[in-house]
Amino acid sequence: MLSKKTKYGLKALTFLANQKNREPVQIAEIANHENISQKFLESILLTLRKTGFLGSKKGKGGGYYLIKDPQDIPMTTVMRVLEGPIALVPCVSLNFYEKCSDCPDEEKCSVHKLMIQVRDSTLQVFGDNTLADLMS
Amino acid sequence: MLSKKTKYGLKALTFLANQKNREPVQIAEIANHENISQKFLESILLTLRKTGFLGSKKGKGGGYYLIKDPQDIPMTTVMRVLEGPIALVPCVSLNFYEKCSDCPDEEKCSVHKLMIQVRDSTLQVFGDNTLADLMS
DNA sequence: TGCCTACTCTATTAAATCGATAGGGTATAG
DNA sequence: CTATACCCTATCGATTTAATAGAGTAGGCA
Repeated sequence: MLSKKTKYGLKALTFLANQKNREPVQIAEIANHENISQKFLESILLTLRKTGFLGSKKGKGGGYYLIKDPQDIPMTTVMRVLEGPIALVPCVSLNFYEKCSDCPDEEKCSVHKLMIQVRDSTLQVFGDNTLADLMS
Repeated sequence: MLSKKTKYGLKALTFLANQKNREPVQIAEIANHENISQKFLESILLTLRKTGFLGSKKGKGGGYYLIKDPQDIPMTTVMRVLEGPIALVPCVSLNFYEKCSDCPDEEKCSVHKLMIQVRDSTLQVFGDNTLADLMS
């Protein structure tokens, strides 16, 4: 299941990408438009700014704005930042690899084999889509 | 993330499918072989029996055994039974559909569009694989 | 019949995660 | 200098997850 964090983050990014210009948009405006808890969104936008997707401006007339071109923001990156690993099990994760505590030999694990296929097909989708593809 | 329940369930199914005959195998044996908490596995096997994948026999010499042919058990079915919806958001789920509380119009939702693609590609993988493909 | 074995079922619990909220801090425009 | 709006940490309640406990029931066998 996709976390609300990721869902809200994607919506916010899309909303910002859909702005005519790259002027700062206030958190409150995004939150209202997308029906998101403002405080929760605050923390998500903060993450997205620290990752380098968004810029921010403080004070009156401040807000968040997109830094990069939407087509230069692949979904793989966004998903990894917001949701974490794309793989369904840590032992097949490319960026967040972890050994399973059960499983003496992961090459022989039946789940492992299946999950690699799922990972690759999901990766394909996220690799094919950028923020530009989510825009209206 | 895949739940332990699903992971264990898949391992147990594979283990049973790999048996030479369809004689009952005790929970304890499966649990030991796959490094699974026996009590936890108990409840998983119960679910799999009620769903119709497994049969069981009580008393001495009892245990669980596969009822169907491995190639007649598609991963889509197993995943839905153990893990629940395959879709990452309820609003794109085919078998567990639910409307999002945010989202006035899901056709216009950017997340929706993306998640349909993920669902379809995952569905493809699970549709292509049966329990027979997980066997050694 | 009596006993052992092994599945059946419900309830409980500890830990982790999630979504949301609170509240004070800080930079900037005007 | 003051109002605005982002910055940041802490906390909280609810839910879910994984595991455990323990009593119940059916079956095989002497």
